[in-house]
Formats: sequence, structure tokens, C-alpha cells
Amino acid sequence: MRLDRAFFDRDTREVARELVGTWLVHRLPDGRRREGRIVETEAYHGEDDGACHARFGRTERAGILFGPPGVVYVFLVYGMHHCLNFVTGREGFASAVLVRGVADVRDVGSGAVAPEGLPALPVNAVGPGRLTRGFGIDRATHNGIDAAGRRSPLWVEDRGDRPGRVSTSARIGVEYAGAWAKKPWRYFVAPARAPASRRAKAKGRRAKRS
DNA sequence: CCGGCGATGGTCT
DNA sequence: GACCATCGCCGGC
Repeated sequence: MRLDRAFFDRDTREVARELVGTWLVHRLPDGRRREGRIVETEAYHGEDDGACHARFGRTERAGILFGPPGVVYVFLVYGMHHCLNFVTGREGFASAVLVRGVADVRDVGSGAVAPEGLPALPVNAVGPGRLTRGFGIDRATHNGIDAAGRRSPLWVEDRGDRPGRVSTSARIGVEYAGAWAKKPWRYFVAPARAPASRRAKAKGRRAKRS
């Protein structure tokens, strides 16, 4: 079943946890759909959250976070990677869920050739930048669209196969946020675990900090 | 396998 | 003008 506005209109952390195991679906320009199971998310919760883009208040970029739940928020990091988020919580409260990874990616529907500009089908897309690249999602096209709306080319489905257990950890890449960086607001299942090399790297970084 | 670093541009204190 | 909610390449072991 397709996730509606009521699903997103709840506490960010609850939404982030429950998004794990659901299916991200993107309707491609040629009518096919590219879909994958969400295996990793992060919650960004309110203006007080020192890691949330709304921490500076209602700025031009972050304004969308204060809007209605279910809306897509796409931003650019490091000058090259787009990140996909869904606005959550009641209107007026700035929060969103970052989708950090999907697995079991596949194309559904007629047509065998990927449309112009869309990369070859990846088996999985773990990592927020890889995800948006693999799905052909970018800021210009998708920022501000309504994923809970009828006509959206991008939506999420619960197919009744969510995992029984979801792991948590601190969010990634938000060291600057001080105490907020330690909140266990990253949610994931096994496939989201980085390959050995990347995992060791992150571990080293963690060790260095403490 | 592991750590270091460059790319690249939008956003803001 | 500094700082990123990252990624992939390259070099050293």
C-alpha cells in the first residue's frame, strides 16, 4: 500500500524507523518504474536539532522542512551529490527523513533500455549520493514535489515485508552538531552496512574522536 | 586492506 | 570565505 500523508505526519524518528523495509518507487520518463527497498534512513528533527538544516531557522533552503509532510526535499552536498528526504511531522515543525540507501533495485514495466541520462540499473544503491544518482533524482526536478500526492512520479509503498528488527546508530557525517551528533537517529537493516573497507574507515574515525 | 584527499557549488553562522 | 547529511580514486602497505 502506498504511504499517504498521514504516514509522514508523525514524529520523524517513528517515520524514519518505519520507512526501513518499504519500497521507494520512481516512475521513469518512459513509463517504467525503478524501485528498491529502503535499507537505511536518518531522522532530522526540528530547529533545535543541531544537525538539521532547519537549525538556522526558516531560511530559503530549509523553508520546505516547515511545510506539509510527504513533500520531497532534495539538497546538494559537497557540490555534487543530491540527497533525498521526505518532510515529516505537522506543518510548522521542521523535520525530515533522509533516505540513505536502497537494495534489490530493479526496473518494472515495459521497455528494456534506460532513458537518456539515467544510469544503468544498479543492484543496490547504499549511500545517499549513490541512491539519487541510481534513481535519477535531482534537486531541480524533484525538490518540492509531493510524494503523497496522486500524480507524483516518486512515492513509497509498504508491501507488508518490513523487517522485524531495525538497527540504530548515530547519524553519519554530522560531527559538527555536538551532542546532537550522538543521537541514535540512523535506522538500518543488514544490507545497509557498508562494505568491510568503508566500515573499517568509519570505525577508525570514530576511534580517533574518542 | 586501509587511509588520505580532491572534486565542486550552494548556503549561511 | 568557510563549511558541508559524499564518493571514488590513488598510493602505501
